[in-house]
This record gives sequence, C-alpha cells and structure tokens, in this order.
Amino acid sequence: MPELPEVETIVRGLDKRVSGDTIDSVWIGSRKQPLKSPAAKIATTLEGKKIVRVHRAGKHIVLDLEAGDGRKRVRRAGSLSQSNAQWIVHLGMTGRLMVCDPAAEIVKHTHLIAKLGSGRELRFVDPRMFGKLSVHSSGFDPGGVEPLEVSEERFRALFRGRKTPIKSALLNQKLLRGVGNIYADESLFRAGIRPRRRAASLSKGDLHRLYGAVQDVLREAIAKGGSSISDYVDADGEEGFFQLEHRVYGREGEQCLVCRTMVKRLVLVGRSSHYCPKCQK
DNA sequence: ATACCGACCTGTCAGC
DNA sequence: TGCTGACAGGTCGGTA
Repeated sequence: MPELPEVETIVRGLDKRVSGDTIDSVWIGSRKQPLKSPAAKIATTLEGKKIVRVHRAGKHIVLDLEAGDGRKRVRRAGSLSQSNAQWIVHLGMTGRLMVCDPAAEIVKHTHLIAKLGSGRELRFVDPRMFGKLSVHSSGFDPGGVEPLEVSEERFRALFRGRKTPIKSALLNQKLLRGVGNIYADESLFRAGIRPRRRAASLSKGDLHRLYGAVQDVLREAIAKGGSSISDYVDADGEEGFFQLEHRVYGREGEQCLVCRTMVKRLVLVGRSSHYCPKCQK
C-alpha cells in the first residue's frame, strides 16, 4: 500500500497520538506470515514498554521503546529487555497501523492488538499479509538513503554504471528507500524520463531533473497526506488527497495533462509503469 | 555481481 | 447470479 509519503503521514499521526503512552499488553493472532520475529519475542519485548517516539525509515515505521515506569517488570527469556528496543512495522501493500477505541469492531485480518496505558489500542491489520512486524534491539537500519535527505551528488552516484531500467533502480530500496510504484512513475514523468531508460544512460541534466522531481513529488504528497487509492488511511483513519494530483499513475489511455498524447502502460519488474511517450524520452 | 520472475496473500472489479 | 482472470501501494529468494 504505502510508500514514503503515506508512511510519513501515518508516522506523524502516531507520534502525536501515542508517544509517551505505554504498552500494557499485546495480543497476536495465529497467522505467522506477518511476523518477522517470533510472536513471543514481539509480545514480551513490547509489553511494559513506553513508546518514546514514532518515526520512519524508508517505508518502515519505527517505534522507539523504553523500559516503562519500573513497576512489576519481569525479565523474560527471549525478550529484548534493554531499555532501547525498537518495534518495526512494514505495511506491505495493505497493512494499517491505527489507534482505536477498544470498543471499535475488531475487523477481519487484525493480526496484533497492543493495549495502551491510556486505554486506547494500537491495531495492526493486513489482509494480504505482505506487511511485517519485528523487534530490534536498537539502531534499526534498512539500508539505502532517504530521498529527502540525500545530496544531489550522492543521488547521482546511486545510478552510476547501472544497466537496470531507471524505474527498477528507483524501486530498489537498497539504493533509495521509500520510493514505490506510484512515486517512481510520477517522478519520471516530471523529469521527462522513460521508465525503461538504462540508469547508466542518464545524463547529469537528466539526473538533476530526476533528483528535483523525486523530492518535489514526495514533498507535495506528504503535504496532501499521501495517496489514497483503494483503502489507504492514516493513523486517524483519514484519507490522503495526492491521488488527485497524479499525472500519469493509473491514467493509462487518458490524455497527457501536458501534451494530450495518450498515456501508455507497460510492465516492468512485474509492476505497471505509466508514462507519456511524448513528454518522456 | 546483477537482473529478471514467480511466489507470497486476499480482495475487488470487469467481462463472460 | 456466478465463475474466471487480471490487477493492486511491496519484497524475497531462486535461477539465469
């Protein structure tokens, strides 16, 4: 589901709402697919911890945890008991992490419920189960660079000598982290570059435009609360509005907003790629 | 070392 | 009213 702007939106909402709260108890469903760490380890690591901060690393949600207020804490085998554990949530395609009232209906595909000291609940729901839950001792690093923090020099260096299509390179989280299918297509359109162009074939000028386009698209999308296509909502259940600003994504067969040429779709790396054959070279 | 391609899942929607 | 197939915001691991 979510790419960098959606995750950023969720994280901002969560940080505002649950930072300072504690996790009193954790329920984990029976499906193992969404668990990257063993269920018992996740539960014992989260229980009794205070949520210090919620932030983002690429498409990962990172909840910084700290030992709670000291009452009746028991050290259990296999848990990450040191004060600086991190809870990592990747939403995959359809994952949602939401703050809920305990009275709210427990929807199908709910895989984890964390009861908070404030009386609310943090719930992880994911129908397709491509999302992943895990715990780390601290210093979680998914690799790759943050597109909104990287310098233009380093951005250019990421693609040097790569024969892969530029679209594939943009989707590679080990290079740039956080860009997914929608924002890759939108960035390439704005930069006037076709998705199939070999990364190494891009000129300095191409890369300069792409660098600017990626940052503009991501910043604008964050400002609009992300893109809601079918079911994306943020931590408060609010939809984003950037889907209204998409210029090529999902517009196959429609006219290019710039030149009125018909927008085309091709499949690259198993993913749909949308582009304007006239505006993108 | 790099690059495709299917696999992992469920849900929805279009077409027959 | 079904049934079938294509497609969906993402990643991983095997193979070429």
